[in-house]
Amino acid sequence: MDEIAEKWQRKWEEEMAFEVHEDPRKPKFYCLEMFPYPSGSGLHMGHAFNYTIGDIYARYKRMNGYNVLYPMGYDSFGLPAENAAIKEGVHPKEYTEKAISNFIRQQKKLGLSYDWNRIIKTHTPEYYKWDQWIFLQMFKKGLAYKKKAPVSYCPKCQTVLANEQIHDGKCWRHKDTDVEIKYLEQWFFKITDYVEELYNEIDNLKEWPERIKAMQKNWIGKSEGTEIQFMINGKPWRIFTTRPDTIYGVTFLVISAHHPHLYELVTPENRESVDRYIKSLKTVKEEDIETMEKEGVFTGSYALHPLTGEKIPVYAGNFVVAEYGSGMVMAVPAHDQRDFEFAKKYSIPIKVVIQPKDRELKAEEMKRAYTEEGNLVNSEQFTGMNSREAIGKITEYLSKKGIGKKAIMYKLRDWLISRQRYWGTPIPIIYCERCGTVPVPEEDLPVTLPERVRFGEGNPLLTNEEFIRTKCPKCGGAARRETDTMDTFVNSSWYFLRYTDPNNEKEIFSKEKASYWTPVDTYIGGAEHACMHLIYFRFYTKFLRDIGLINYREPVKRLFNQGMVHGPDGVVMSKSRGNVVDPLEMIEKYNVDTLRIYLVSTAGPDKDFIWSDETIQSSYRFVERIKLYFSNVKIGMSDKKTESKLNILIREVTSSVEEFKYNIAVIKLRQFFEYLEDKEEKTESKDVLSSFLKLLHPFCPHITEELWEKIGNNKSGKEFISLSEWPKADENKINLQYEKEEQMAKNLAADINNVAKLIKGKGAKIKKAYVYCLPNEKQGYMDNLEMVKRSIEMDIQVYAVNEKEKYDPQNKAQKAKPGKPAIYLEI
RNA sequence: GCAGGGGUGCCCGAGCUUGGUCUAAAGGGUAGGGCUUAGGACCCUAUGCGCAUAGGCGCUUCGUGGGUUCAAAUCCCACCCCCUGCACCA
Repeated sequence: MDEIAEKWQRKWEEEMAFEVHEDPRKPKFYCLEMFPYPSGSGLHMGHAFNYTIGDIYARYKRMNGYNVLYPMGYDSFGLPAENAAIKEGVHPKEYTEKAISNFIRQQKKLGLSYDWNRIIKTHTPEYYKWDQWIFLQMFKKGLAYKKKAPVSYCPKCQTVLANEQIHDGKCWRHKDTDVEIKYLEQWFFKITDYVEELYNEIDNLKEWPERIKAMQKNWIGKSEGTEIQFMINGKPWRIFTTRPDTIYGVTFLVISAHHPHLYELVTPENRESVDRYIKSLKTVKEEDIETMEKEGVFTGSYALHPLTGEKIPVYAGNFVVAEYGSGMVMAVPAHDQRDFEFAKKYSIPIKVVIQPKDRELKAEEMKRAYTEEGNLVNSEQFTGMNSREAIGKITEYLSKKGIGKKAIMYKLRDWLISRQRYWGTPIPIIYCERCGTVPVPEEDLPVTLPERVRFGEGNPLLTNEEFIRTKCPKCGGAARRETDTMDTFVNSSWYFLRYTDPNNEKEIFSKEKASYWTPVDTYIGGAEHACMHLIYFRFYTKFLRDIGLINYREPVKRLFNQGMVHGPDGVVMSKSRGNVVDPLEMIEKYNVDTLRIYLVSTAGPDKDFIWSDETIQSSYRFVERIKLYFSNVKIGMSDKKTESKLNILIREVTSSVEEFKYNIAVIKLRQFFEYLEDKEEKTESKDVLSSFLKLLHPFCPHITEELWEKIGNNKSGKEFISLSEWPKADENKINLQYEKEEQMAKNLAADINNVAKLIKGKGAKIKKAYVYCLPNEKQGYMDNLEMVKRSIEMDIQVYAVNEKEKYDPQNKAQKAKPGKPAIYLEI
């Protein structure tokens, strides 16, 4: 057992060392890690890495005079708890609470400096009450709404999913399970009301990783183009295109085979073939999308070309996405590869309307679509115009005629939050036969999740009649409660605000407290949340701003993505692969400080790294050597050189930590420590030793606390190094001459070794080295003589060239040059 | 296909913003030596190639090929490869 760690973890807790309160006199700093889902299997190395990175930063900022809010909580609603209930018969609540206490116990062992008084657990009514409250605010504004829509359903989860939770047509939790499309009435949040701001603001997130920003932009998927009306059977149908310049090349239209209004276009004589085609789609769907051929079927209807009035066949096709744009496209086979393939397959005419500058396209000779720019041909009055220019001109022309307009299209769709599962926040809605859909009045919140339910097939909430049966808040008549619960991403969309006032029973949080602490200054977590949590999080922030609770636009100033921890075999750690290293075991085997410093030693914390059993031992030895050193060192005076080196170190460690270059900081700390260790004189000033410990403290909080006390800094027992002031570099104490001399001494040692090698090659044995340097350099060499001696492993005598009494049998002294002393090795 | 990030010595991994002091930090591994009864730990040296009986010299390295410059791992251009995310988005 590690007594030192236990001792200090206990003391920090007893003295409530990391408890914080609003203090207008101090600058605040909000350091946040993505809170975990408390899984039953406990903390893994990825967690340990994540929290170590954050804790180092929190401790560093605290020592720099910031009032640091550094909280922890648990995203404790979610499917795994419910699945465990089905499998093992444990109630999700019991399962979750056990997992949370296990998490807390393990996190405390890591020496994390959280303010444990601010814990939040999203499965408690005290917390989810406010999820429901936000829902009601959204409902009031029309941002929470119910609609019947084609939604994706995972048969394994037995619930519908948000778009963000579907990857490659599979469930995010079940990579082997295709999602099914069902038409259901579901609750949505109207995130699309904020789509423009969500997109545009990405560029203002200066301290977010490019990768995340790119992923979000990609996900939101803005594209600018033109909306054009086509008349079909006397009714207008809209299509969206980014290439209105190719409009004269349209030879057919394609409507998505999944389009809800497809059958309005299907003529009776084509009905059977369309039906057959739609049915066949399901079997195709299981195959790989990449290899899927462009296919379709004629609907029987014709559209009129809006400019030429030509008759254009309308097809239903598998390559048009129903949910994007209007679910229908104009097809220009000559200038779009997909349309080209489709046209070839069904022998639809290809009409070239854009000619490249350097050659001439002939429709019948084309092997693939020409998608670059060029000059328009066969395009009435636009013929001859450059295609880029034509995009604007044709759009203008269409909008003058009232059959088209500029349009911006986004891929982002409304957030489907309904889940047909138990372990989540109940949606505060009541259905009354007479009054319809009625929101639960705010004063009746929370709608508590009943504990007595049966798990098995379907939504467990349906098994508790007491919960379902209720009175209509409007008319008092019999009514039923909504039994869907909310997506757990709802809970994590605003938790950073609740930490500022976690126990408030009257309101979601105090505006004053929230405005003191938020927004979050640094948010640390993995990149897997780029398109889910981090978008919802931003959306909520904007909504809460709009209802006047906060006054900023973005929740997080600086986002930091940590790398992935790979097992010793080089593959990402995973239980199924069996290459996990358990952080708790490592703490037992070595100690916490070793684990912490090791985790940030190998590479920058934003990089993936491979766990190495050898390297952690080197960290262990480092920690042990520090303890040993401090048990021998005497307190007294330090020399100027040491002070110079210390101040350089302060400068370097400070900037490295600030920039999250922890690995560099560790290297510098090690180099300085090795210098201390190698010194003959084992006496240092308390100031030097204290400063060194402070710089090391964020990495190794326990031993530094212990040694800090040992050298007499914590007499009252409450003056923790954790709460001490970060050292400031005193530029006046830095003298680079020392570094220069050290370098010269190193060069000298290398020279002597080189000469010795040549002589030894001849078989000679060297008795002693004589060195003749310029008089002004002698002191520098003398000061570093021990180091030189050690690396050349022979006795050495240094003379200044002008010394009369020197031993110089071969008259080498005359060869001495500045920075390059003469050498005589005696055989 | 689109977007973002990368390619550095045996491995891992800094450096590239602000070109030179870079054959290129730190760690690991390997080899040789010291210490030791032995092992471990610890300490020293070496670790691109070649030559050299006095600290020297030459050649070759930072994905590939060009360019800018007195000077490039670092700046510019083109290309190749790898990773990640999205993807039939019109």
